[in-house]
Amino acid sequence: MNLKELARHLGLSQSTVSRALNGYQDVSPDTRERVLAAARRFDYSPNASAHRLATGHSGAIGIVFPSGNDPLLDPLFTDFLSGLTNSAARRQTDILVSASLDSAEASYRRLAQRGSVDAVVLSSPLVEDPRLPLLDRLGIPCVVHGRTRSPRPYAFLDIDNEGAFRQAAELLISLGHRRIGLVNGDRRQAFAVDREAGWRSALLRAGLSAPDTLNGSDIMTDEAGYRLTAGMLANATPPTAVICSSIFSAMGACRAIRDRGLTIGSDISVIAHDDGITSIRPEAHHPPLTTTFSSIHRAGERIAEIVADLIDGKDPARCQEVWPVDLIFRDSTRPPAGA
Amino acid sequence: MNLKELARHLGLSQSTVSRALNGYQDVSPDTRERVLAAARRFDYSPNASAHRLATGHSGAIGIVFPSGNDPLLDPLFTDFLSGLTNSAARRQTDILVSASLDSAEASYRRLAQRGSVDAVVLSSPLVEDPRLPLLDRLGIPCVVHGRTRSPRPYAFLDIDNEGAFRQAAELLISLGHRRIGLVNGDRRQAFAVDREAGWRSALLRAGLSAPDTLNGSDIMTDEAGYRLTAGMLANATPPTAVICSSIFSAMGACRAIRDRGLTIGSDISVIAHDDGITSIRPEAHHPPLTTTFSSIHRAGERIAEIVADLIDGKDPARCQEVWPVDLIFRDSTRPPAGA
DNA sequence: CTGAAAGCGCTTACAG
DNA sequence: CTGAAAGCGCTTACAG
Repeated sequence: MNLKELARHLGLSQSTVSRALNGYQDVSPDTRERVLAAARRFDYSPNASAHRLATGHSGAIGIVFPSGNDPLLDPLFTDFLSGLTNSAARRQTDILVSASLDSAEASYRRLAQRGSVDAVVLSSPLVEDPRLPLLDRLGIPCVVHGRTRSPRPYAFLDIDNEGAFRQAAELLISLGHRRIGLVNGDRRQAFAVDREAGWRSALLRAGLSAPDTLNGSDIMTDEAGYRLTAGMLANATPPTAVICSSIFSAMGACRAIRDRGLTIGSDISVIAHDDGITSIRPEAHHPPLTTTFSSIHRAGERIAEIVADLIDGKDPARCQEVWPVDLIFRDSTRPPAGA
Repeated sequence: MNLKELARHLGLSQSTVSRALNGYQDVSPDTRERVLAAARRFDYSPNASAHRLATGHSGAIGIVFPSGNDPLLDPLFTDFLSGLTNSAARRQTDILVSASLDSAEASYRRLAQRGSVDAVVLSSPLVEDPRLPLLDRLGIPCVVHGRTRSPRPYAFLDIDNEGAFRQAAELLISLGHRRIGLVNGDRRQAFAVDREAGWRSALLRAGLSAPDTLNGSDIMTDEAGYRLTAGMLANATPPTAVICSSIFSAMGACRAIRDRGLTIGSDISVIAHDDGITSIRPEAHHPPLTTTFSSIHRAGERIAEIVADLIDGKDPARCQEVWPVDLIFRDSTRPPAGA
């Protein structure tokens, strides 16, 4: 059933039926009623391609990710995508997931020129991210999940990474810790730089030092968390607490602590950033982990809304949000031994 | 730059340019050359919506997943999606990820009627899966990842789950084990039923029993794996070996074994099914785990190809593949204690 | 081998 | 408030 047939059935013109269906005001109440009823009865839904061609909008949001080092393999990205998708579905928008074989640039260009998407979401921004100027040049509206360096205002949703890690460090300091290790993500990622700044500022403000030996950075896996933490614990002056950038690196950090015969909490305190992914819950850990918490799933949901605003013409400079992060105190943080 | 402009630039008709671009044979070699060169020079790419409207093909493959119990949260699904996406991109097809708010039925229907996708991929089929007859009724071509019950032939790619678990059990039996536990996935899932059948047939064939106390089934998480294994180990006659349906449940099983003061390998043998996800590698485990192995990422890649065949009109009955599974012997399987 | 023309199924000024 | 008509940017018989 298409529009033409539906119109004929109703004895109306396609124009009127189309307007009624699209909620225009200049349609008499009862024709609108009739049209809507008929559409329901014949289970009519407008052809997507025709609608897109006519309006010039694709009704889809794109996400491009590099092949090879595939963030889809990353549960965090996945959870984010899940939120994005759910929220997009509510507004009838499709999410188009696309792998970049050649370069991210080629993929974005293809999407833009073919008119496959109205906007894209940019995940895991680097401190200096070439994708943002590229999208700008291609004229593709874009919402960044996180923040990056940019000469002009852009739409983004980020959490307060700096504030979160400052708070975490301050909590440890107030418990009496003086050597606090950072098990951070990759420093090319913008969020890792912000978290390092938060950690550093809390330490310096308390008159403590923030030495390189306590400032670890790597991918956020169990293995890397183990390696970084084991390295710190092998120091002449090991930390009495560590702050981890993800629940995965925290798992590794905990293993490293245990493998050294130490007890989490009483010997070494641990705080982890928790993105709220469902597969690993810090409160179910032994001992339950103190966390800085912000749901990445909800961030995905919200970003779909921001994208919709942007497509509706909202000024990117007004599409900027920074979410506060909760600090949730559990059993993995205690005063240092001998304090 | 659109087709009309490109044609004007070349002094040709839109028809000729279109045919040259689409590789038709009835175009003279040098006009083809000229057209291709101009397209490259002006960086022309055809408008997706127009192409779709004209051809009736959307150039996209859909995946619908239930919201709430979201498989996107599942790393296995994620890894599969990654393979699918990569492979689809190679043939210029988009992957459309769509959450079903209401019901999977409503989502599929919307996709079908709006013509958003040419085909869908059906993941995690149940033994009796209502989605398959639904898609049949809606006339949407579909490739199943796995197998399910169906009155008529359908396209699928599956691994030999039954054979894999039979082999795994046979290996343990040949090492001297006589009580072999199964830490299976949810029995509503088709693959879990097949794996149980493989386990059972190996035991019965060897004159052993396959009691319910050794036949565990639940979701494939660390927690559930722990619970099921701990339950079996608390039996009067505990198993001397367990076969786990995923690397996640195997992690839990290993914890349960250790928590009971037992050693993996010498006290209790462990075999896990490994889908080859990158985040957890069985060879890096202590001890390295014996596995039945098949890459779910490659399955995703292959399914995009099968979908392409199906759209090209290939008979679904001829789009059926069952992949053999490798049994990889590592240190977590040994003869039972006292054997 | 090439071009003029119709058509894919919508939307949207424009006229009435 | 409604309809006739043009247009979105492609593809594809059909004629030559």
